[in-house]
Parts: sequence; C-alpha cells; structure tokens
Amino acid sequence: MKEKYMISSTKFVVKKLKSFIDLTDNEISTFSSMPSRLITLSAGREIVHEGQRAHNAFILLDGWVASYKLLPDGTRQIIDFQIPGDFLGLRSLLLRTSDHSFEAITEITIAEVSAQNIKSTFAKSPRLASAILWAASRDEAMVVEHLVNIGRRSAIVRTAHFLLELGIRLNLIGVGTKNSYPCPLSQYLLADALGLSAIHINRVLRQLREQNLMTFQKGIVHFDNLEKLIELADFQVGYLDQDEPIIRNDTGHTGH
Amino acid sequence: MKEKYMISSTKFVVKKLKSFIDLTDNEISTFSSMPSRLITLSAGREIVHEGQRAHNAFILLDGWVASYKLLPDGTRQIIDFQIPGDFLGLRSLLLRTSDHSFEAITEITIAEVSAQNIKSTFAKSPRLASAILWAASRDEAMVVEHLVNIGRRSAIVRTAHFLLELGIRLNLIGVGTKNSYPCPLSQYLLADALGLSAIHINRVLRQLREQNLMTFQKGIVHFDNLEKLIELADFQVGYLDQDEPIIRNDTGHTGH
DNA sequence: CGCCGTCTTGAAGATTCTCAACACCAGTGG
DNA sequence: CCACTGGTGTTGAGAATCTTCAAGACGGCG
Repeated sequence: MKEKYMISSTKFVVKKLKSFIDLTDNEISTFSSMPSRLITLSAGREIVHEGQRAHNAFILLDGWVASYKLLPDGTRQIIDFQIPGDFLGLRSLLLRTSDHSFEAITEITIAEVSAQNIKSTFAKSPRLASAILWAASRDEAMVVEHLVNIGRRSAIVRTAHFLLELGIRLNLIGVGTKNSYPCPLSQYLLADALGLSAIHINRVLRQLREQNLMTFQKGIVHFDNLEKLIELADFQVGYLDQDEPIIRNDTGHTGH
Repeated sequence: MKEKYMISSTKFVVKKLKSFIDLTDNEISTFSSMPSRLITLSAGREIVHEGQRAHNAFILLDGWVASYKLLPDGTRQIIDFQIPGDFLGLRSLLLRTSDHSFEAITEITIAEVSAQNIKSTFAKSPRLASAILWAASRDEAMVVEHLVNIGRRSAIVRTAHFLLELGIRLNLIGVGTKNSYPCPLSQYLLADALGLSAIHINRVLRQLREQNLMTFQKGIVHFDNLEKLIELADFQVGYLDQDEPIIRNDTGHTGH
C-alpha cells in the first residue's frame, strides 16, 4: 500500500520528467520504486538540510516550498519557489552550491531519497538520469533569469514576469489552466523573491489589476490579457521549454 | 612549439583547478595536451557561441570576458565576469542554461575545445573531470550569491561585496595580492553587473574611498581596510572556498 | 589637433522604501 | 457568543535611494 501511495503521489514528478524526455513505463516504475521515506511538514516549518554534506535529497510531492538566504540585517532573498515535482537539495548533492535554507510555504509532503539510492537509480536507467539532470539544470537557468529580472527590470515588469513563469511551471505539472492558477504565496513572500517591499508589491498588483492585465487575489492568479502581459513582461519561453540536452545520458565520464 | 605555448598559457587554469583538487603532473599534462584551437580577440568583440547547440566550449587563457543578457529596452544585465582560467559555454554543453552572450572586455586569448575532446579527456582522467565540474559548479554558486547581492543589498554593500569576490577569485589564480588587484572593468560594466547606473557606481566608489575602505582608480582595486570592508559587505568566503564535492569523480552514471 | 571613451559632479525627478494606520478574516480562548 | 490575537492585504504621506539629464574634465589615440 505504500507502493500504491508512492505511485499516485509521484504523479507531479513523473509529469514533469516526461515533459523533458518521454520515459517508458519501465523507467517510470524504476523511478517510482526508488526507496524513499515520506515526510509531512506543516506550513512554516524549515526543511533541515544539514549543510552541503547531507547525503540525501528530497522530492517535493505536494505543497510549495521557498529556498532562501537570510541576511544579517534580518531581510532575506528567496532564490526560488519549489512546486510539486521539484527536487530539493539535489544540486548540493551533485555539485557545489551556495547553501541556502528551505521553508515549507504550505503543508507539504516530501520524499527523502539517499544519495546512494539516487546513484543506483541513475545507474539502472541512464535516460531517467538524463531527465532528472535536465530538470535540475532548468532550475539553474531560472536563477539566471531571476538575476536579470531583479537586476534590470522595473517592479511591475518584474512581478508580471515572475508570475508568468510560475504559471508555465505549474502548467508543466498539470496544475491550473493557461489563464489561471492557484497560488499560496503571500505578498511578503513575493516581495522577498523579487527584491521589493511587500507594500510595493501590493501597489504593483493593483496597477496590474487596474490595467486589466492580471489579478492575484484570494490565492488565485488570473491572466486577463495574456498577450499584452507577455509583451509587458518581455517574457521568453525559451529557457523553460523542452529542448533536448546536447550531451544526454552520460555527462562524459563513461566515455564511450 | 604550439605544445610549449599551450603549457605556459594554461597556467591560470591549472592553478585554479589545483586549488580544488591536487592534480598530479600526469593529470596536468593530460589536460594541457587536450587538442584545442587558440583564438585571439580584441576588446569589445563578441564570442560567438551559436546558441546551445554548439558542440564546443572555450577556456579563457588570458584577458577578461563578460557574460550578459540584453533586454529589449537596450539595457543589459551582466551575469558574471570571466577571468583567466575560467570556462566559457561549458555549462551549456553539459546542462541546459539560459543562453547569454559573451563579450571580450580586454584583448583575450581563448582555447576552443570540442565537446568530443572534453568527453575523452574526462574519460581519461576522472579526477580531472571532477576538478573541472567542481570549478564550473562554483560559478553556479556565484550566480546565486549575485542574486542575493542585487536583490537585497544596498548599492554600497553590493559594490563592496562584488569587488571583494573578484579579489578572491583573482587570488586563486595567482593574480594580485590580498589587498590589491588590477581590474580592467569600466564603471559602466560594473553598473551592468550590479544592476545600477554607472553614475551611481561612481558615487558609491567615492563613498567607499571617502570612508577609507577601498579605492578603485586607474584600473587598480585597493583595499585600504579589508577587515571593515568585509564586515560592511557581509562577505562570507564559504561559497568560494575549496571544500571537496560529495560525489567526486563520477556523478552517478558509472554506478559506484 | 580633434575625437571618443571614461570619469566626475550637479540638479531634478522617478522609483521604491519606511512608517503608520486601518480593514478583514480565521482561529482561539474566555 | 464575543473579545482578542495574529497574519495578511490595503492605503496614505514623507523620506531615502537611485536614475536621468546635462555638462565638463581628462587622457589615449587616430
């Protein structure tokens, strides 16, 4: 019965991975049967990750998470939000990474997977490994996009861009529609992600509303005029789309 | 004689890699003998990279490069600067990455290496592969740090932080001293990297000078009061140091 | 010499922040 | 049932930060 639960609860991850590489049923079951420990955490809890040395990673099965860095003056910068299907701490397992904290925004369910099990799963199925690495590298590309967003775009463009990006990501895992999605983020969280104050976020959202471009109220993001919004936000879908990697199911280590 | 030239001109890369993993002479010569095409470009030239599909990468042997993204309003955000020993386009070879442009800031010498040759070199020497991947992943960590820098730090702290980081990076390849280094960046370039206007950069540099913290004039960065500057900038050395990766000379594909 | 890129400074203006106050709602305990 | 509380959203007013426009200085280089 645990098995059954796993299969149903990995649906978001599987959907996401499939959007990158069309996995076979066999590969999917290899993935779903990866030994893991299910953990449920309530909103506001921190996901402890004991630095870079932790020999495990987490798959976010349900709920939303924020990864962030605290600054000495008490402010914080949210690096990115994780939605169902995303990995937590995978990068710090594979590569060096600036260590940051994770906080549950909603109640969440995560599956803890040991580095050892990830390695053996990668060995069992190179195409699966490729899909996972490819998904992880998309997250890297998003960080660069956020850098551009915060560095050079005005508050209104920045906000629009960010909420559009979230919409695309949610679409990939089958949540929401083209014009609307549920969003549990408070204006404070949005502010910390966009490098703005919550009060200014509020004003910006009002502007977007008054210009009939989009609304974000009561936990629902709705795009009223998607076309004009994409134009305003200078939104390029390129960095989120499903192109194939150049070096696929081996990164060069195995030679040929 | 090309061989000989290569050996001398790879000294920065070797120095950098050695700071991550103590490579043997054998491994170093494997690296230095990697077939490559030397290219010299004058300042201001763009390094053409034909999108993500390019089956090659570059090693920056000498000079400085900026990687950046242009925005439709003509402004740009510089993602990072590359200094001698850094790789260009390696990530887009291994992983997906938001594609950006490269521009030579000074006259530069780069070595073009094909994906094929990188793969076979990685196969020949796993420890070398590990060192290179580890170096590349440090650059990822820096992007996150830049995000925090731009998102949540004031102009003066941001500038100080960035110039300190550059100093550490240059020290790793044996350029400059603890308190001083040559820096070919114009105030315009610095502005585009920090998400500020060049005029404001100028004022910020003056403030730093007037507070006897540091100077940046005539192409020389000098730290007058390193300790106070590090405190002001909230600078953590952690993400640049030389810790070992968790998964070393294989990323999991080869099993164990 | 003249030109161009860079640095510098002033002044005005735009964007964004901080402080403060209030509305709303869900939950909680009396 | 109601008062209280804490989290969130909203709005106003003033202040700080940063940008834009404008002008001039300096140095390298054709």
